[in-house]
Amino acid sequence: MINITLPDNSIKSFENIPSGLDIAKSISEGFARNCVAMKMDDRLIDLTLPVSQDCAISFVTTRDEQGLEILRHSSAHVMAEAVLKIYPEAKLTIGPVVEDGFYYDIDMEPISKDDFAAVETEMKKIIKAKNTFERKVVTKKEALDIFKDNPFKVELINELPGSEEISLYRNGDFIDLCRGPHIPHTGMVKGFKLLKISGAYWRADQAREQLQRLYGISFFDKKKLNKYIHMIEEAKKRDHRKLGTKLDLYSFHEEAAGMPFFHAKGMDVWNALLDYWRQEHKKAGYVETKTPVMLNKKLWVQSGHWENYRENMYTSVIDDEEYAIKPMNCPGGMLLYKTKAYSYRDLPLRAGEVGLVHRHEFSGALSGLFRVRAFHQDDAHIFMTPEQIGTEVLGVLKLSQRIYSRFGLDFHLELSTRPKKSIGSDEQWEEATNGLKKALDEYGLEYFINEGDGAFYGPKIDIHIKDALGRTWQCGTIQLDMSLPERFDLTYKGKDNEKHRPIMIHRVIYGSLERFFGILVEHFAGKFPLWLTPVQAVLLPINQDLADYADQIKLQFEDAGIRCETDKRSETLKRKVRDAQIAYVPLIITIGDKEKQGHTLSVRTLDGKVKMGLSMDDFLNPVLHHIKNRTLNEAIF
RNA sequence: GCCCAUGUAGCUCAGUCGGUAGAGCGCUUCCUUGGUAAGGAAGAGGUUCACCAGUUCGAUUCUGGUCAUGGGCUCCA
Repeated sequence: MINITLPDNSIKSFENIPSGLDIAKSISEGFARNCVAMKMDDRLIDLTLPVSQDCAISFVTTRDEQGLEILRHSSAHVMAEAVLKIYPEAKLTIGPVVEDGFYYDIDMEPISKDDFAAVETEMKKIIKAKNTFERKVVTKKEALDIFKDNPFKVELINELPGSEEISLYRNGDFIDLCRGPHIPHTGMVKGFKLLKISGAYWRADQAREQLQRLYGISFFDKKKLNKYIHMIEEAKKRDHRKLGTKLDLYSFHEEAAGMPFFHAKGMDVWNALLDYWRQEHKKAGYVETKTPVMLNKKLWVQSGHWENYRENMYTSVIDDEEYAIKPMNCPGGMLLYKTKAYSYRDLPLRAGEVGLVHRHEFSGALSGLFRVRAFHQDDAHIFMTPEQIGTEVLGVLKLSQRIYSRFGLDFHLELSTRPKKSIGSDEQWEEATNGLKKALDEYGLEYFINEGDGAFYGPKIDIHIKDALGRTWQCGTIQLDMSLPERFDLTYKGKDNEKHRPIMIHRVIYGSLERFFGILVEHFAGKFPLWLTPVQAVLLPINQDLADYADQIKLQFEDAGIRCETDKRSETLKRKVRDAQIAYVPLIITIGDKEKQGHTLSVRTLDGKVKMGLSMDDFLNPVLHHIKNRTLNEAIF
C-alpha cells in the first residue's frame, strides 16, 4: 500500500506501486493529459517513473513555467534526433532551454535556414509517433562506452561528479545523455518552429571547436506558437532601424560605425525628450552640469578606469600627453565637486549631466541604436551624507516611475549585491546595501535580488522597463559608489566641524538616450504621442492658390508652439493625405476655400476620422493641452 | 574580436551559368487645381554593382583580403 500526499493535503492510496501518471489519472484523465512532470521533495522527475514509497508529490502541468521549460528541453531532443536522421555524421553536444525557446549545439558542417524545412519535417514525424521518453540509469563506464564516438559527450561524462547518477533518455531510436526530466511523450509538442542558426564555440571558448547552434521554440498549444510568431513579425515591423529610415529620424554610416547620425526630425524627438527630462529634474531639485569629452590620462589613472576599463576607451596623444575620450561622466563630475568646499548643509547635491560618452564595443556587438559606441547618458551624480542614502534613492525611484509612466512603460526593479571581485570593507558594503534595501522596501514595489551582480565599486538597483510587446530592457540604474569619493578625496564639513567623506550615487533614467529613443520607436511602432512626434501637424492646401493662406496658418501654429509643415506639392489631396498618414503625422489639416472663408479648420487624425469646421480655438485648446501635458496617444477631438 | 549570412540608384529589391545593369517608390520638369490613403506624362540619377587585390582576353558575377550591416557568440548533459 502506497500513500501519496497531494498539495491540497489529500492522500491517495494505491495497492501497487504507481507511476506519476497513474497518480495523475487517479485525479482525472483530463488532468493527467496536462501533466508534464512531477515534483518529489522539490526534485523534478519524470511522470513515468514509479513512486515506490509514501511521499508527497505535486505535478508540473502544461500551464506552469517549469512545464514549458521541460517541453522545450524535450523539443531540443526531438530536434537533435531529426538532425541526426538527416546528418548522421553530426555530433551532439548540449541542448539547453533558454529564455525564449531552446537550442542545441551540434558539431556539423554549417547549414543554413534553407535546411530548416527538412529538419522540421523530420521533427513532425517524431512528434506524430508520440514516442515516449524512457529514462535509464547507467554507470560511468557504460555511458562512456555508449558515447565513445562523441568526444563532447565523453568530456561531459568525465566531468560528472561520481556522486551524481548518470541518466540516459531514449525516445524511439534516439538516445541522449540527459539529466531530464522530459515530457511523457513527443506528441506533447503541439507547436514548434526552428528560428535561427549561428555559430557557437564548444564551452563558449574561442579556442575550442566551432559548433552549429540551432535555435527553436515550442509550445503545448499551436495557438501560442502562432501568437509568438505574430509577436516576432510585429517586432520586425517595428524595428527601429527600419522605422528610423522610413520616418527620416536617424541614419548610420560606415565612416563612424556604432555612432548614430540624427536627422532634423530625429532631433525634434530628441529635444522633446530632453526638454521633458530637464523639466522633471529641475522639479526634483537637480542642477545641470557639463564636463569635457576628452580628459587627460592622469584623471583616468586616478579614477581607476585606466586599470579597469582601458580596452573600451578611445585614446589619443596630444602635445605628447595621453588623453582619453570619456566612457563615463563620473571622473569629470569629481573634478566639478572639488571646485569648492562643501558643508553638510549643501548636501544632497544632485548634479545632472547629459554627457556624451564613447565606448569601444566589439564590432560584432553593434546593433542600431540599441548597442552603439557613442551615446548620451542622462547621468546624475548625487553627493550626500550616509543618512541621506535612503531618501535620495527613494527620490530617484519615484522620479524614474514618473518619467517611465509618461511613456506608458511598466517596469520592475532588481537589486545587485556585492560581487566576488570588489573593493571596500564589509561594513561599507553592508551599510550601502542596506541603504538601497531600505529605500526599496519603503518604495514598496517588489524587487528581485541578484546576488553578487553588483559593480566592483558598490551595490546597485537596476530598473527594467517593459515595452508594448512585453519585451524588457534595462534602462535605469542607481549605483552606489564607494570608490570614487575615496580616490578623489571628496569631503564635506559636518556639524562637528570635521571633514567627512560624502556618499555618492550614479544614476541614469533613460540610460542611453540613443537606446531609449530606439526603444520608444519600437514601443510606439513609430507613432509617437503628440508631444514627442517630430511633425505634429501638416497643412494641406487643396490647391496652389491656397498655399499662401496655409503658410499663414502655419505661422500661427508655430507661434503657438506646434511643430508644423505645409505640403505645397501640386498633388491631389488624396495623395497628400496618404503621405501624411504614412508619415504618422497626428494632425492632418486640410485647407480649402470653405476653411479660408469661414476661418475654420478641418482636421484628420491618424485613426482616419475627420472633424470639419473647427474654429481656431476649438483646435488649439485641446491640441496645446495634450502637448503641454504630454499625454499618451489619446483621442484629441 | 570570433562564426555564419548579406552589401547592386536616396529607399525597397530584381539580375548577370564571367561579355561593363534593371524595376517600383522617391526626385526633377510639364500637364492636372483636385475635398480626405497613390491623377497623368516625360526626364535625370549607378565615378558600373561596398572597398582592395588576384585569376581571366574580359569580373558586378569566380578566389582571397578589408570594411560595414544583420543574427549569434550568457543561460551548461
